[in-house]
Amino acid sequence: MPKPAAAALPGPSFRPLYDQIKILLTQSLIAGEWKPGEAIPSEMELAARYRVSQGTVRKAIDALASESILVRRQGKGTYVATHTEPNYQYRFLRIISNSGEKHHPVTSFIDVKRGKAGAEIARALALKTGAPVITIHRVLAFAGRPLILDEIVLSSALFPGLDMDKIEQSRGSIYSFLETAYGLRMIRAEERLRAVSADAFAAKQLKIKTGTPLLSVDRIAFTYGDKPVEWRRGLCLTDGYSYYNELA
Amino acid sequence: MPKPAAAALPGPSFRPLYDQIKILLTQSLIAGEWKPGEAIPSEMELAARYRVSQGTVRKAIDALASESILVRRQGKGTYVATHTEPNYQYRFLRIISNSGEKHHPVTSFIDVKRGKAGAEIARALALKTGAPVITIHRVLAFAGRPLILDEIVLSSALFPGLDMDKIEQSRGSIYSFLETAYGLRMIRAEERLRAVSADAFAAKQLKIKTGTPLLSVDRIAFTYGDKPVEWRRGLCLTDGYSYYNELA
DNA sequence: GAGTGGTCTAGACCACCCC
DNA sequence: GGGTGGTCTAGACCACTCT
Repeated sequence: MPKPAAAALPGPSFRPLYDQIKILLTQSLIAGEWKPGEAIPSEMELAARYRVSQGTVRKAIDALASESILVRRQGKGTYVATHTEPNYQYRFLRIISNSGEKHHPVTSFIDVKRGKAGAEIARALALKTGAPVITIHRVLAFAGRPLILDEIVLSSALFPGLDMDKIEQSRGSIYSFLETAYGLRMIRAEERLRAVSADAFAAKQLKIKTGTPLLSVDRIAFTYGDKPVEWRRGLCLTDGYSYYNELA
Repeated sequence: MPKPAAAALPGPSFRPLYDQIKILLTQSLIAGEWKPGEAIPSEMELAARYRVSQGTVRKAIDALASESILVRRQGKGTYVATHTEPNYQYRFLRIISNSGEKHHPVTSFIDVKRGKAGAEIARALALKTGAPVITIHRVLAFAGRPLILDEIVLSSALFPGLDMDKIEQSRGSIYSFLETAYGLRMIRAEERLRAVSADAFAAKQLKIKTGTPLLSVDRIAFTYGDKPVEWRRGLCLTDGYSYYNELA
């Protein structure tokens, strides 16, 4: 009974069917066919739509679930992941207290400015040097202590009308805010860590002495299709806290 | 024709078959039935041995492969991962140059001493405070520059006869050496990063000024069964280099 | 009970490697 | 050509959730 796989989307070079399905699902996500937090159609429905077996759809969904783009819930369905849910608010935050607890930070915004992209940021965000950008400064406090000074840079073109008023309304994380206000989901990020000395500005904001060693965390965050959307530099006081990472 | 799965290993609480197979495979690995670098039996053979279908064995192997415990090679077989192979020599090293290249470091050993475990290390390695340990100091140089000062602590009980002479013979990474000399494979590691100031010893070894900000990387490395085996503190000069991490 | 994801099987065929 | 992993299918049954 098993006939050779019906080539649903014959591509030039060989691609497994489940990989093609994965691409189709991703395109539907980009197009906004299913919004963050919503359920996507059942595996059986998708199998019928794409004319493949349930097992093949399953493998495509498995891949997207392992990237935290979709979330499976047994007995209920498969959902589009969202930064809005409490547990995923600070999904990318790796700072934990030395005792191992993962605290939720409290945000205070310092300013929101408009400016032009320098060479480094332009390269990171795939913009032209001098392209208009928005720069946000904020401080994250853990257990009442200011610990992280963030500089966040976004392309103005992608986020029209973004200003201090708008952003201050956002409860919690920036990503949750960008998702609800602009429908843009962050799916992965790259970070580069260094040790630096606190400059005058950082010292003032974190209430420490100039020259104190700080953990500098540079991040580029990506949305669907590996499109870079945010550049960020976090300066973190690692006193009682550290950046946690697992290697496998 | 599909009968209810023959319960190969009926456990008290429910466990999927492929999970039980995964455990059996892991036990064989611990027992040394298949050594690092060797091929394990084919999926068909394993399916016959455990009286399950090929697909179930496949899923168990998939899990182990995703943890980098096994390595699949199409057309050849499935192999036990090893730190000995060139590409995996520095599998856990996340320091890369700012241009993005991953250089291979050159190791020089400073000393190998015997001592007793302090409270912190005893906790990390699940030993009693005061248990005998071996402490290794070394420097890693990138492109001729000393960049990382490592302090490596191992339980003496696990590594009899380990001394400076032995360890200096080891080409490349410590893990590669421990694997060949003691048959002990590191499976995964946890790291905690902080920013600190260079003390006199670090300054001397890295040829920098005292007080220079350094990236402090504390690591606990585990072997099979999540058994902690190594505690390590790396002090890294992040000048032209950074610690790279991907978040998903 | 109906619907969803999760497990397991059996079998066919494909892509890759090596003799 | 024969062996290995990799893909795909079709179908049965289990576990979970909601109603």
